[in-house]
This record gives sequence, C-alpha cells and structure tokens, in this order.
Amino acid sequence: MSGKTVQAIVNTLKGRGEKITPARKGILEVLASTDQLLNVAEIYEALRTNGVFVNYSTVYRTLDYLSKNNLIEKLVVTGENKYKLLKHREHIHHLICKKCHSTQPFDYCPYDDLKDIIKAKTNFLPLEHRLEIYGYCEECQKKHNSNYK
Amino acid sequence: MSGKTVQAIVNTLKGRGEKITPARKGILEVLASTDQLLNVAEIYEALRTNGVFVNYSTVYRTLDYLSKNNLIEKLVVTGENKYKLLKHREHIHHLICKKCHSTQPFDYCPYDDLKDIIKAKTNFLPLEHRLEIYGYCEECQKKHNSNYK
DNA sequence: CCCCTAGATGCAAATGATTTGCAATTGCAT
DNA sequence: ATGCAATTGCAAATCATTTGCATCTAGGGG
Ligand SMILES: [Mn+2]
Ligand SMILES: [Mn+2]
Ligand SMILES: [Zn+2]
Ligand SMILES: [Zn+2]
Repeated sequence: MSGKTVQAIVNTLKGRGEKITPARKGILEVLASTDQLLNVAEIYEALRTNGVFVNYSTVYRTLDYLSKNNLIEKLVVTGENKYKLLKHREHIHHLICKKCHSTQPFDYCPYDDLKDIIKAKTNFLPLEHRLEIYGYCEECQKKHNSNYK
Repeated sequence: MSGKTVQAIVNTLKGRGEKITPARKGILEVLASTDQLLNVAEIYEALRTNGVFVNYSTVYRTLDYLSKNNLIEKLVVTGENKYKLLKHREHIHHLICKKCHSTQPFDYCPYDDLKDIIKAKTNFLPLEHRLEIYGYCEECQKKHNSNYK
C-alpha cells in the first residue's frame, strides 16, 4: 500500500531537482506504511527493520528536510515529536489514546466556522490551527471493559 | 488584579494542608499578572523581577506541583512548554501569533459538537482536547501593515 | 514562642533528546 | 567516468529538564 504514494512523492522531489537518498525514501516508506503518528525512535527502528541503517542525526536531518518540503508533518503530542506523511492535500486531525498512545486519523474539522468566529470577535488573523482529541481507543476501552462514561 | 485570585488559590492550597512557599506564591502571582502563556525562562525572570530569587530546579518542581494540583496548566506551543493560571472553571483556547509569539485567550470552543461527531463516526471515546489557533496578532498585522489576506 | 519534622529548596551533576562541525561519502548532472 | 554540491556518519556540543543529596523552612503541636 505504500508503493504508489511514495513513488509519487519521490517523483515530486525529483521534479524539484532534489536528490533521492536511502534515508529520504526509507523514511517516506516507513511513514507511508502506517496511519499512526511515529516518533523519531520508532522511525529509526523501522528503518533498520527495512534494511536502511542510517545514523540518528541523519534521521533528524531528513525529517527536517521532508517537513520543510511539506512532504511530512511534525506534531507534538504529549510532549513527544511525532511525524506523519502528508498525502494529497488532506487535512485531518488525530484521536490519541491516553492509555496505549495509539493514534488514529479523523477527518472532520470545525475550523471553518471557528475561523469566522475569531474574525468576528477579535482582531487576530487566524491562519493555521492545531486540534487533537485525547481519550481511549476501542481496544483500550474493551481491555479495561470497564465503566468509562 | 492578581491579588484576590492568588489569595483565593493560596487559601485553597492551605485548605488542603499544603505549604505556602515563596516559590509557590510567587509563581501564582506571576501567572496571575498576565493573560499570556509564559515559558519557564519568562517565569524565572519575572520571579526575580518580583524579588523572588529561587533556583531553576525549584521553578520546574513548583510548576509540576501546581500543575498536579490543577492550579495551573502546562501546554506545549510550537515545541515550547508554556504555563497559565487556571482560574475558576474556565475552559479557553489560545490565539498564538506566529511573528511575536504573543498569546491571547479565546473563549469559544467547538468541542461539544465535535465530541458528538466523533462518537457517531468512530469507536473512540473522546475525553479531552487541545486546540490552538496560529496567525498574526493585531500589532503584528499593523506593524507589517501589509497584505495578509 | 520554640521545637520538630515532613516536605521544599539549592546546588551540581546526570540525563535525554536534538543539533552541530567537519571530514568522508554519494547522488546525479554533464 | 568525472566533478561537485549536497548528504551522511561520527563524536562532541547544546539545551531543557530532571535528579540525588545535604540543607533549609513552613507551620502544627506543645
Ligand atoms: Mn482542522
Ligand atoms: Mn475546547
Ligand atoms: Zn488505546
Ligand atoms: Zn504578534
């Protein structure tokens, strides 16, 4: 499921005259293979699982590089830096489990209305936003088949 | 404007049998004197401006302490830890300037509807949320009296 | 008011994540 | 195949935050 997306992104990069290196392609493949947000250590480990043995500093530099090129997104979740692939022009938020720390994408966004309200009530010019929801994922609710309400 | 609020909070602490120390009262006063989110260095500096010369580790420990006691809130903004006083039972979000990094509270929250949508569309149990808006504050818009749209 | 002690603080060292300088390597255009 | 700018590995530096421990202190009891 990763193949096509990654190849398309790689072609985008090539079109911009950028170099394609194992670290770059490797990280794109790692991020394309999941819908979870991954932290740096997870990316580093997944890379070597995939046979890509790059240095930690290269992982950091490459994540910066891909972020600046708007191919991935970095977000801070519970004090931890996490990364995800930016597919198409999607705009999504995440549901984050407080127990197992799994994340799942969620495609609804209340920002359009919110933006208008801000403009109406303040002189602030809203441009971007960050929204995350914390709670319990389905598995963790079952596992502790208890009485969260 | 800080006096009454801080005194009320201090009384709350005393009621719980907690000790009131210069660091605790000092940090509460610093946070009560602004509606900005402050980072650790700003809090440290404000303390000594106010004649409270405590160690950095004390600032960290006290911020943890006050957070755990639900008197202040810690939030991560653009990779930086920031703190605010928790007054009453207010629930607000923040408008954060991308230029000058000032923050201003904003009291509208789209979460009620959002929560229902999540429950309708997923098996995730939403409990908390984080929402921040990034853009340009009034001053920064004027200063660069330019053509943001 | 003085004592006493659990808890708070100062200090310096440890930690952990991220960044950086530099020499060696590599992608890719020619 | 060659050349060079960009990328990488490595080790050291940085930076925010945490921690161990000896010393202080807030505030309750006498
Ligand atoms: Mn959104
Ligand atoms: Mn809200
Ligand atoms: Zn979970
Ligand atoms: Zn501003």
